[in-house]
Amino acid sequence: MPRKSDAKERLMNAAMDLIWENSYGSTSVDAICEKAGAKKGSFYYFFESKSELAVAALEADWQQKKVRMDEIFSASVPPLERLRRYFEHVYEGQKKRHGECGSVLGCPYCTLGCEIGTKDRAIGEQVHKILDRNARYFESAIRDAHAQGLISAADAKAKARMLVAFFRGCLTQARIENDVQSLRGLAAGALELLGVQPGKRTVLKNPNPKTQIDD
Amino acid sequence: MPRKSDAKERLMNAAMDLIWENSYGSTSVDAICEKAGAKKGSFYYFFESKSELAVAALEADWQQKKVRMDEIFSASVPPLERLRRYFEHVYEGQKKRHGECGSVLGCPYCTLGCEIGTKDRAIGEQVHKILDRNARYFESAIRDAHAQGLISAADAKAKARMLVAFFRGCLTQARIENDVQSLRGLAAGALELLGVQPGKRTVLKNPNPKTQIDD
DNA sequence: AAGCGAGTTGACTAATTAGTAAACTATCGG
DNA sequence: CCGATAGTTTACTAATTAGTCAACTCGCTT
Repeated sequence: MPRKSDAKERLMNAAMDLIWENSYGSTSVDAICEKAGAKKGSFYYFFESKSELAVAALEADWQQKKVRMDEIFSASVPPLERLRRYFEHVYEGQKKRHGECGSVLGCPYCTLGCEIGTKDRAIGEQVHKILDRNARYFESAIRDAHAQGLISAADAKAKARMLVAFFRGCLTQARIENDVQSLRGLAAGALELLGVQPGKRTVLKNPNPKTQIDD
Repeated sequence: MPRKSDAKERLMNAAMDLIWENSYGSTSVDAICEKAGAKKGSFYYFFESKSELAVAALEADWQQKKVRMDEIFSASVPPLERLRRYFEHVYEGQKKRHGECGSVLGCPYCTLGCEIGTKDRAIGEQVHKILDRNARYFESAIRDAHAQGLISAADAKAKARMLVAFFRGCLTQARIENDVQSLRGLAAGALELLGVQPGKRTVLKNPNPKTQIDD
């Protein structure tokens, strides 16, 4: 098998970048090609259409993020600490991106799904699938927290849906207001939503070694 | 002043409809004109650009909704009841729209702001402004609820931001999942988020005449 | 009935769009 | 070094896009 190429990856990365920063509708195939340093012929060699590229780019993007997710939501970390770390991670990511491009970009899946989920079924379903996979991490952390008596959440699935709605709502808001600061309170807001006693919250900021199994 | 026309209103309504149902990027001026039954010349007689039309259409849309908001959030209604009614109103609206076009459309301001808020400053600021005006209703209801000892929310502004993030997150989610049912639990979720005792929630479903001042 | 001003029309441009197709080239196994 | 495989390039089309413009028409006022 001669001649390997990373043009496909470059195209997917460029697409995610441009779509996230701007929007699907205002991102042209030409722009994606230019950013990726590829010609349009190459684009259509790897992908059937702009829509198909978006689906592939979403999947690749998630697979990249999944590595970090598995680490942050490791069962070896106390459940509420998992959430705190994830929100911290998200805040840092948003801050970094804001520094780079001057805009808070929020959740790429939500933004894209919102924009064309109703029109382009393939993209809509892909976004839905990824957001579902993302939500499962919350659900399992909440279930564990309940089992350990840290919170009261008999219906972990429902609680997770609430938390996820809040979390994504904050990201959407941050994008619209272009305000990264409001995301600093993400973890605190989440714990409040989960009904964690304010006293127990400080424990999480300086984790108690007894509840920390390993890392 | 001869010859009055409602073409301007028709254009704004058509624009809101199409942008809400699809997206700003995928809504062409031609499509707006066709839906409004107007020719492109008329469009550019009333508006300088597509972007300017969007700003005007957003304002008109909000002014329409504001009437209902003032009624629902009337100070004569008990504060938590205001919220319950508003969420009920939103749910009914989303359900109706879903029946008409087969899609749950969520919040038009969020969707549009998310899509092009970073690119088109005029639209971004207009969306921001309207969302702010909308959030103030929540804030005042929460402040009143706190004053009446119904909830504990020393910082009403912060609590309102939380509630609003949750609320808009639910709408975004509903659009992405095209699921109107998940919005039925909006009021219950909001009360849970606000820390209203489950016992007191039933009171709200069959309002106690003593707390209901007038209607 | 004249004429003015608000609104309408349709034909136009120039740019951008997604997508095509065929010729080309680099690389590797044999 | 040959030829197949994998990827690249360029030039193209056909449609759609936002926006322009000058001529038009309707209805009200005087």
